[in-house]
Amino acid sequence: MSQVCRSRGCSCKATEWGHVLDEMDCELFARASHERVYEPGMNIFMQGDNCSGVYCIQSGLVGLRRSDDNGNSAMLRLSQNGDVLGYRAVIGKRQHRNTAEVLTRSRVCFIEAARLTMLLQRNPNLKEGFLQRALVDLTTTETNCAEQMTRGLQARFLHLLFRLYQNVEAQQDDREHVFDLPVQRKDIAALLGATPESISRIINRLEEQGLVRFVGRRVIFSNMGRFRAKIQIGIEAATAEA
Amino acid sequence: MSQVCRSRGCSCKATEWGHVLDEMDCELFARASHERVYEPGMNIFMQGDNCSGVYCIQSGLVGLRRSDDNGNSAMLRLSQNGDVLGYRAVIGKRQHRNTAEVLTRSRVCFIEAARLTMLLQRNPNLKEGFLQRALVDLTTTETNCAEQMTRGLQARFLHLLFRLYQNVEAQQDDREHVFDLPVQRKDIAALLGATPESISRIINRLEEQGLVRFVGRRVIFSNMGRFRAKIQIGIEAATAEA
DNA sequence: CATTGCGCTTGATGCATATCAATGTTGTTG
DNA sequence: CAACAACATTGATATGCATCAAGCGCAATG
Repeated sequence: MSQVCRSRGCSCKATEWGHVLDEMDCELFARASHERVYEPGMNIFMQGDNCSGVYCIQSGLVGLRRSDDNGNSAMLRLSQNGDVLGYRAVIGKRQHRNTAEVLTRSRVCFIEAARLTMLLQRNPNLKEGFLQRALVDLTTTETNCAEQMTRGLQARFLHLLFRLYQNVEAQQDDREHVFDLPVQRKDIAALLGATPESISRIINRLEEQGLVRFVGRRVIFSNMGRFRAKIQIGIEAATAEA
Repeated sequence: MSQVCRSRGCSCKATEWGHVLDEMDCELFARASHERVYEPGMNIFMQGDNCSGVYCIQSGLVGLRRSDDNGNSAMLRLSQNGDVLGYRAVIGKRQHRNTAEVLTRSRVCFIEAARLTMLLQRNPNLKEGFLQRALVDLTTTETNCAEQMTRGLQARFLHLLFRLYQNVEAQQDDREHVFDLPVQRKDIAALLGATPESISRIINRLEEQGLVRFVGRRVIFSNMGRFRAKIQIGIEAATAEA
């Protein structure tokens, strides 16, 4: 049940689809999908586009941005390894509601809408997988939204910093309490509903407090204990997401 | 396919469940559910509660509030006639993530978790209904979140006002351009991530501009044209939700 | 009737963040 | 290397909104 589909270079794990794919499905999935690499700055799809299929992120970081007609925009959430994008448009038979911006070099597995629809018909249980996925995305977005509404910029920034740190912590645990931001300042700003200038000033304040140092994109936690203490709440919510 | 289940006073329309209920299901649904009336100020369920079932709103207005450990909270969205609450907790087998606050007298139809699970097993297509529901909720929340992040308080307030107006517009179209707010100032504030004081001041500004008059909870649009013009964008997004 | 409580408003003030403009820094390309 | 573009920082200023405190209107209650 946790075998890996390999065909044309694709490597969607069965587990990524809600544990509902049997071997046959897995084979069909592999044949229905193909992989592509996106460079930073590219868009996987754009808000308003008609939907051509779903995208499963194998590696890298992708941001989902929502824009309005006035030119304002915000990045609603980050997607990474194991996340699936565009399924709402396929299943809901609508246009994409967000733009998927590639933030770091990403391997992405694509499955055509028609083929996915066929798979869904063949195996209705696959719907369960997407249902669970939708529920997780809903919870993530709700949590984000609530945080946005109730907490100040510094608290939101600290939380984001912590989440980004946790991501790499699992991968590289050699150098302690140091990591590189995978995104630019302006992306951080977009994620927090702020301006890059404000991010700069927040960083200044944090450095003055001796909480953390920034060298370009490198982040050095000078006092991890105080850092963790300052975040307090919100951690269990973040870790319970996955 | 659009018959109404009636048993023990419940009246869940089949259409509310994604058009996937046949007559048999409908009968089972009716037998599995019962109706209750909630008064303003009551909570249907609370954040952190274990889930006992799902709630289908027949009439009235319910707000979903998310709180954090610091005592801060925000109202994430409003639910009304036809909406279903608590399904995430049942399907995801988790605790409720939000508190469901009754804002106006509401008739609510309850279905026990165990029975719903049985129904889901008997008719896997029912999952499709919940999937679609989850996608709509996700879109609503995303749109809210983006608006929260990019637009100022006045714009958000105008948009909310318009949405509330649209709700009653369909029901009572006799008196033009007048309606009563179904919620208190503090609820409006919670929905907009603001304080009641700020709402008061926003109202002042709007009255000075001659856009709209407020008498207690009564809202009078003195110049509907200018009002609609001021909202501009965001309307098609709101109307496309349903 | 007086009282209490609650929702709402108003005013004074302070802080947080946006905005605009200028400069520095980095990375890229010919 | 020089030149350029994108990103990042810094400073000055303005604004939006929160906070705190007080007063008002109204309904419920003894």
